[in-house]
Amino acid sequence: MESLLNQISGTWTTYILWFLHKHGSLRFGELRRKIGDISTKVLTERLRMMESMGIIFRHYEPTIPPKVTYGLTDRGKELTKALTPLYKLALRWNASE
Amino acid sequence: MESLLNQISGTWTTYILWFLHKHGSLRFGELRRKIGDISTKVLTERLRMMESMGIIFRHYEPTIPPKVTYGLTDRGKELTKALTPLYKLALRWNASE
DNA sequence: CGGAATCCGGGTCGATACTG
DNA sequence: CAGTATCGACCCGGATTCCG
Repeated sequence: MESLLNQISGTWTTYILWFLHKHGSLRFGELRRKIGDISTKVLTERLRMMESMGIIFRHYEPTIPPKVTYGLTDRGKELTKALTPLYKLALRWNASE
Repeated sequence: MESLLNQISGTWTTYILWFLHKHGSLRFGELRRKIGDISTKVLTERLRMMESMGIIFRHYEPTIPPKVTYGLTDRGKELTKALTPLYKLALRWNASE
């Protein structure tokens, strides 16, 4: 059980999942802009990691400019569902500070 | 919302909370043994961090030998409650591998 | 132009040894 | 028993560069 917990522990992981959950599939650039202060490198890393965990998918179209879309897999949806109470709590706590 | 998520993102944080949730208050050594592979330094760090977040309390008795007990505050109980679905999911996924 | 790879500095993690 | 001290190794994250 350690593993899942540690894996989603990455700084941005839950945050990224949150946006994919909220907005559905997104292109790389959209995701980047929504999140705000994240470098392309870090975002790529996290996305690849989550892809290898099987919680998000990556759809690549080799057009020019290229178009890469990310979204939640079924497994990922399960996960974000389990994370929902946590998101809500986070919102509540941060609001009252 | 970033903050809470990022803070509990620390490698062991959720894991420690899990044990405190499951067993109630625990002494430092007990916690350490239950978790297994964690150094005293890191455990101390995490505990102090969570204490400063107000999600766990630290009860110190200056006997010889000293006795230090950690447990969840109300805020901490709220948090572990929100984490429960995640714990369950983690157990399920790891079991089926 | 969108997206990814490289390189590099700072900070965290963690093993070991030691103290009150 | 419950921590601190110390000190590497490693990882994370940012800037820059590259590719289609």
